[in-house]
Amino acid sequence: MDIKQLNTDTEIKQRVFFALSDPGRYKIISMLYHVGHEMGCNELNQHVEIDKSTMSYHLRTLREIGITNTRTQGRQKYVSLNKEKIETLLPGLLKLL
Amino acid sequence: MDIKQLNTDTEIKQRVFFALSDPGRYKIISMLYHVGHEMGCNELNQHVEIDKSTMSYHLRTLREIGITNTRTQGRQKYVSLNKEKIETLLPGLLKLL
DNA sequence: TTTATAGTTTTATGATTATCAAACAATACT
DNA sequence: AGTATTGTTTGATAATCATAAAACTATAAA
Repeated sequence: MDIKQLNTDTEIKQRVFFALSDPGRYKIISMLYHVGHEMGCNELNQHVEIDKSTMSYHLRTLREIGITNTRTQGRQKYVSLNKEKIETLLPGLLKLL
Repeated sequence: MDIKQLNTDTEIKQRVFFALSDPGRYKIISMLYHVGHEMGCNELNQHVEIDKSTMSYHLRTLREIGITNTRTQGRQKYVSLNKEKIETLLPGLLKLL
């Protein structure tokens, strides 16, 4: 653990809680957790019914918090949950969703 | 568990996460949890440095979500955490704070 | 090369939020 | 009665947020 943390653990925790406070983001996170593997944004869109630009907006938020990973293949982007990070920061949280 | 829930568990969870997403509220909740007993608003104010009206505003939010209890004695108000409710809804969450 | 698909960014908009000063209500103290 | 204390409410303000349409980028397919 780094001593000099510009973002303290508490601040990151608060951002994770923020991520989970919105219905759309909650569904995204919950979905990614329960399916257990990465999903294409489009595939996600079919399960979480929100406009694609809103989806993109939320996915950026999650990416910036650092709780998702994104992989690009062709013109598809696959999103997955950074379970390790979440589990390290807030052990047991994911299974509560 | 009641079948007819105007506020689903998921909605309430999201509100709890919302409560924890603000630095002031996070401190209030964390403080109440760690001291383990009720605190006067004034006493809380000494530990969580925010304006008294802002404090009152946040405490109302927590009360409305239903995760705090308030007891009035004379001109003092004592706030405590509704641990049971939180623990039932999100077991293990509090110890992550 | 044209067209379709996947996703992002921009822009605009309305809603929600956090903050604090000021006024207020209620109780306790002198 | 007057004053101090404890906390709430109101009102104003600035900031952040969620949403969606439209324009855009990049890749794949025809």
